Amino acid sequence: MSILTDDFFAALAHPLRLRMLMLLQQEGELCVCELTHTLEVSQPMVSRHLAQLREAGLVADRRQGLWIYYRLHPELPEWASQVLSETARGVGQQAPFAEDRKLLQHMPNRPDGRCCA
Amino acid sequence: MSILTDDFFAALAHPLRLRMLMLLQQEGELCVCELTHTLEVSQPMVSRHLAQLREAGLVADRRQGLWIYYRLHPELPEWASQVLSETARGVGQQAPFAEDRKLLQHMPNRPDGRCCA
DNA sequence: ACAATATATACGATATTTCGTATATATAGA
DNA sequence: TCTATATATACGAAATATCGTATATATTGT
Repeated sequence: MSILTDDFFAALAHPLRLRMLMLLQQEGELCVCELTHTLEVSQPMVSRHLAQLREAGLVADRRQGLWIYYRLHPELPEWASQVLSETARGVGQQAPFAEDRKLLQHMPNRPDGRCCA
Repeated sequence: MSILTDDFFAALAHPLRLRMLMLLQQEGELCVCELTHTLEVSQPMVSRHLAQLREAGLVADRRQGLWIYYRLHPELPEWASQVLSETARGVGQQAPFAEDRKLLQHMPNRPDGRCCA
């Protein structure tokens, strides 16, 4: 799949989008409500930034009932996947990324049968 | 060395800065006049973007006579180095990065004893 | 001290990005 | 068909980034 280098890095340049990408990299598919809960910002804000990631080709989405699930685009060029996984490896244990994962895992009433502890 | 993740990716988000970083990654140390020649933009534009890279901690500089040489910061965290080298590996043969290296290598009167073919 | 060269910074003007809020769309269930 | 829920988009305001140009600084050689 084709992806523009400039668009790729422009997409990573916003703190919230980077947090989203790290979550998707580490947790796999997530729906908008899970991201909204985890990132603690408004739903339109999450949707708008997801739209930017989608337009840049970084994520793919799929509807299931009322929910729309986002994931890293399965046909990302290998270098781009590597950049994301290297970044997750390097900063995943730091703030705010580690806290984000914790918040997600404690989210009550997650859809798709996922449940908090 | 400490580097802020957000600042790191903000620095990569401008096409000209990404080209500079790819050149430094692949060619090592370069002075401002080499970058100005290679990127075909004004000298103040090169200096301003280099200043941003310096302030974000991505590059280090050293003066030698009239020239100031820039290089990737030697104490970049490993994940950040990996991101840059992965990117160079992935897109280095594409436009505009490959063309940039060609232009640099054909620059006449390069300082520091470096010479074009 | 002066001139020449290389580089850095300052200042407005312009362009781009981001955001809050309101509203639109899509789906499922009664 | 009506309602509720989840998500997406539109619009204008505010914040931020970028750029062209002028100018400042630092170094070297005369």
